[in-house]
Amino acid sequence: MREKLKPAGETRAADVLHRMRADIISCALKPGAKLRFEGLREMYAVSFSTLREALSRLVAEGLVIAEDQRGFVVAPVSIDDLNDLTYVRVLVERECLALAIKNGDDGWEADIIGAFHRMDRLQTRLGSNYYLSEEWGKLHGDFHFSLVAACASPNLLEIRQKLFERAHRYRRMSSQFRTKWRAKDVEHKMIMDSVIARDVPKAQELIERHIRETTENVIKHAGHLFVAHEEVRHGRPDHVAAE
Amino acid sequence: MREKLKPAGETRAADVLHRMRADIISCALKPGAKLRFEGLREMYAVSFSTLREALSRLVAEGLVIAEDQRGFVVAPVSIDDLNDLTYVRVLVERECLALAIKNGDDGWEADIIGAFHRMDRLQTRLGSNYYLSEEWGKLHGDFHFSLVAACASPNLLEIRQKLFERAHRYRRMSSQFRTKWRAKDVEHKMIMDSVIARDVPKAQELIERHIRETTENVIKHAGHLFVAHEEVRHGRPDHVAAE
DNA sequence: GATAGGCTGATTTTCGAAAAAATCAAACCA
DNA sequence: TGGTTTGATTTTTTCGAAAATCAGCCTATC
Repeated sequence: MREKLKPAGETRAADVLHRMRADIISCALKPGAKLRFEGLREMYAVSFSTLREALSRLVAEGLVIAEDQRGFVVAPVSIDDLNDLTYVRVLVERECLALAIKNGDDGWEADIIGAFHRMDRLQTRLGSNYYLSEEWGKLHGDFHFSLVAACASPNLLEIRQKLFERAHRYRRMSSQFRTKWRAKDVEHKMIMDSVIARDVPKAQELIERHIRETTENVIKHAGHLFVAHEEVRHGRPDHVAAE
Repeated sequence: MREKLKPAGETRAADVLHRMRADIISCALKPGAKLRFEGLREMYAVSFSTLREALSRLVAEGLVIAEDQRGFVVAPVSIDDLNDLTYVRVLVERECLALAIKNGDDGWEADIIGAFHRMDRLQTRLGSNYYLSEEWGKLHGDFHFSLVAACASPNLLEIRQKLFERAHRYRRMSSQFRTKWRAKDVEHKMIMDSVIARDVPKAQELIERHIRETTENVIKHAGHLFVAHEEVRHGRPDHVAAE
């Protein structure tokens, strides 16, 4: 009957790390925003040192930037960063996919089909606004992960995961501005089919196009949002804006 | 005339991070070793929280492993890890090289020649034991970095750097056991020449062989060292071993 | 004799106060 | 006026004591 806020022997710092990462990825903490300790301390209900520990890890993950003696800032977004991210992601995802297709067994295939199904059902249930849902974002991530789960290289998988998470911020930004969406569900289905058919070149081609098209969409629809993030980084207090 | 222990406004935690990373890479902190706070606190002369912050970043870099509620451990080494590392490094280094050769300008070429020269001269001066030198390790790292410095992708370069550092632990381990070394200086010269000749396929081929041969050497000469790192991780106190 | 439960000492984790550093603004001089 | 210094205020960084947790050991009980 004992309450269990923390799932398993998880450290408080690790818990804050998870929550904070989620908040950055979902843009609840906006790109370029200054992270003041006093505010964060309330927000996450932990002490300075614990916060600092979580922030430090996020720095190493590239989601937060530390400016020596000047505190922390949410990693800003920019078209250059997005393009570079896309470039590296294409390289890494293609390789992961080739490896996974080579090594995957029946269980791996089954997991893919299951993950697709879960994502697809929620998509149907949510209707045309599915991409705004936090829950769908999670299932979408799970689906993409399932495709490469059989990739036998832990290092490559870890790199892939970090890149995927960073890209999520951009996906999210675009989804707020879009009017009509390309038939993404069809794309996902095609990718899945080619993977299960063990067609490496086709699967690679499709995943590459999938990533690149998302990027183009983001730049077209939300690119104007992050041309001048400098302003955000040195953002003035509210009362100044009100004058 | 004011003393400057810390180069620029560098935070104490960042300083400890650097020193600790160097100590792990150079194996002054042995793979698999338990990192007790009391000991580290003396060693680096900082407080718990500051230590914890540095350790947290190293966790995100993959050089340290955090076991929830049970402290930190230097990331162990293993043949599996080395093989995986090698695989990913080949992929990444090849790509970096292609990109650098495409984008590099005259200054880039000059830097490569300079870096090679520095490494080569120290090598000559140190004689057959050059590879044990900390200083040579640094220049060797600088040379390899100079080759890919013109790679226009910050993300790829950062990934490369982290992988390179992790690989250094293995290079170091092998160098303690080797009796005779392959003509590495010739290899480096050939790689440099092919890069400056802008011969992408040849440069990629050479760098791949360079990496793979190092790995084979490590496994052959030092592989027996890290078959059972479990033992180290749960190391018994000295007095037990003496019984 | 084996196992669960509880104690004890060692180790990790968290906390908020205190020190250090940066920022902002008013006062000052050229 | 323009630029620098000074001092008060805010914000970050560091510290070590206190709380929480773990590992080993002992005991009670079946």
